[in-house]
Amino acid sequence: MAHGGKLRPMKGIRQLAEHLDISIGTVSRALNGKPDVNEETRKRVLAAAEQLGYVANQSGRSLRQGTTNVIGLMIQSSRETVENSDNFFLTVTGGLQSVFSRHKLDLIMLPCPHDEDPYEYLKRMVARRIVDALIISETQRVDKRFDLLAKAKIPFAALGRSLSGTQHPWADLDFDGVANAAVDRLVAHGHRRIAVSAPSSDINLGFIFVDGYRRALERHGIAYDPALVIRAKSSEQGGYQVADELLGLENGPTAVILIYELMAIGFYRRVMEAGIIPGRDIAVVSFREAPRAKFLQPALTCFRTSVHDLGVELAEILLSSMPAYSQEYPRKTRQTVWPLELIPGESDAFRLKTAK
Amino acid sequence: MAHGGKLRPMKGIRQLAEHLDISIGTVSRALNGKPDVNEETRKRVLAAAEQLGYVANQSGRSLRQGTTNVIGLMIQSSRETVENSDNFFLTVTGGLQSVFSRHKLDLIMLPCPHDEDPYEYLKRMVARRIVDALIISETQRVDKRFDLLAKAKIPFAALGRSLSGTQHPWADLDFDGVANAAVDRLVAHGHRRIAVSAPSSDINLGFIFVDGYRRALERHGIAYDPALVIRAKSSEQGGYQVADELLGLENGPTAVILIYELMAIGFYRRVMEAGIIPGRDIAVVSFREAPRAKFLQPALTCFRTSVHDLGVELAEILLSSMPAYSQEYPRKTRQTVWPLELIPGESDAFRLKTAK
DNA sequence: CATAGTATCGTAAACGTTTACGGAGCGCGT
DNA sequence: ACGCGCTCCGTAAACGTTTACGATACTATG
Repeated sequence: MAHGGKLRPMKGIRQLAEHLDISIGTVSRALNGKPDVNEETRKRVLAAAEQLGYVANQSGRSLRQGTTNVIGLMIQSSRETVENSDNFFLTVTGGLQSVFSRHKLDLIMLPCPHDEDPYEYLKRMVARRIVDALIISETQRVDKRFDLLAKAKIPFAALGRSLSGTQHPWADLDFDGVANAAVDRLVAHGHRRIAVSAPSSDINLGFIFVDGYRRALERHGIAYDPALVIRAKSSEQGGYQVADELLGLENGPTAVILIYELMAIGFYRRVMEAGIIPGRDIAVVSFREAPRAKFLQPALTCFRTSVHDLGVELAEILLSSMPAYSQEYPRKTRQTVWPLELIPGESDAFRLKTAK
Repeated sequence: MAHGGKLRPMKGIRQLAEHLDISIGTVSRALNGKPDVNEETRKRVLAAAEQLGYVANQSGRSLRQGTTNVIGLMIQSSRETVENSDNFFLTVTGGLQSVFSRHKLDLIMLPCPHDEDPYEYLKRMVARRIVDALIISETQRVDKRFDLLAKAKIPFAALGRSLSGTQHPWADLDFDGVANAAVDRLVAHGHRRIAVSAPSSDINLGFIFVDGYRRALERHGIAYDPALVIRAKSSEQGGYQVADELLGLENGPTAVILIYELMAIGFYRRVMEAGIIPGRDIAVVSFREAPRAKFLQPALTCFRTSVHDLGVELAEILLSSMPAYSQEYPRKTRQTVWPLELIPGESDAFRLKTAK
């Protein structure tokens, strides 16, 4: 406590060094846990740093060693996403952070503006070099962003599969499995005409969902009818629209699989307006993200999972592909299809008296 | 096109300079629009930069001039927030970006982990120096963060008022006005016993809401009854709980004001379970954030506003308080109470046959 | 005692940029 | 011919770190 004490926010490591009468290099080594430093002096340095409130200037550090200790999560917040994403991202963020924080890595979210091309935005962010690695969400079927990142040699993982050539790490919800299990269940209940909702955007999840549905039908020997695949936004509005279109069909379905729980709300409303009751007159199965549709009557049969844990998995996948952390997270596979759990409800409770 | 063309991501401004046979200083000046450079050579530099895909290294830049061109939005994603916030933040982010992008400012979101003290988190982020300015959300009644930021002399604006001594810029939803208008409306309908929901966290918005409610009652000469103020989480669950507690009262209310639309969903469900129909047996008024509760029957009377525009306002407030931009955003006042609009529904349609 | 080895520390270069400063060239008026 | 102002550009220092390298002191070993 010879000098000033904790006055101003501290100028830099140099000031800290001369306050301790130690060379700046030693201070740096002490702070960063390097071996070439006496434990005694290391303690002094740490104590002084704490007392004077010194924190390393990130710009200087990253300029020198080319690393920032920051991981970026790019989200698009496109019009449709804003309406639907709910707290999906905040929840997955929690899972990511629970892993990253163990390594003193900070997570920041990079929201691409609506009116900017995601590719250009990402390019800018990569060039800024404020993140060491990236997590890409809302992956599209073919997504140029992966090529960009691969070329820039910046580690990344994707939340969602894609058809990209680059063999990158990803984790994805098992919407193929959801579609299969849903169809199986409905067929077991006697249904043959099963409709499905497809998202209106070209997010890859939608393709996987519909593909799974299609193959499941095939497996059961049921003909695929394009009229039963309804493109709609993944919102209440979209669910309402799905119901509306299906009601207009002359040979309508007896069951429907919705890709998003919010749709169930609108769907319920529309069919009930028409006097049709889910679980009695039509079977409904959906994916459920957050406990939004919990209040629906009759209770919605849905698939769900812990989005938080998905974040944990994704974080570990990413770290395992970063050279600096890969030995701490050894992995055989860096591509995870995340399972979902069926929560039986009443909305598909009835069994169809099959004509056959 | 003398040299290599666009091979690797480019090493730095130095490479760009020698590719053009120009000094590195001139290149920097050309890129940054400084006056001391021939328009002719500026064009050459810009073209070469574009062609070679050069983008300034942010670390070097910010190390030198202490500025990053990045604005941070700190969100807490506390347990409760995650469940409720919906897309509030993504929507307000859109508004912020629409302003920031005009100045080549990028917005990043800084999500404070659940298990970390927001104050410590913020301190760390400030020390990292990756943002030029900050937007603080989920302000608490007394919020140490403002003192920290004021002391660190980093520009900031708050989304939400607080009682802090520092006279900082902020924008806040007019929940005082909402409470007042709601009470006025309900009293005009003949109600005297009006309940209100208060958030369980110590977010300042809740205090303002309840304070406004209280003063409005006073204005109408209605006694304030603490039993009618129900603390609950701002979720469906919370709404359910509010209804439950109110049903348990021997001298229950004839009307209720909910602070959050999601609560209305749970509230509807619980009272309807008890055979009580909103808009006929009890009046319900709520704040509405996103069109979630649109499907409620009877239609919910609620207050709403454009969260996007609130973001725009907040961005302008922040910029007006930053020296580098203040002349572009001259302002008399930097504290905005953001108005909300009443959307009449059916949930408070009936008039009470007043006993008096 | 000489030597090698080890523990600890100081020195200085490097990261990529911005910018203060000065210099070169030029036109122009005296 | 001279000086002045202006335009344009090059030089080099500075921002705050990290780290390769060498220096020093001490210990162990022959």
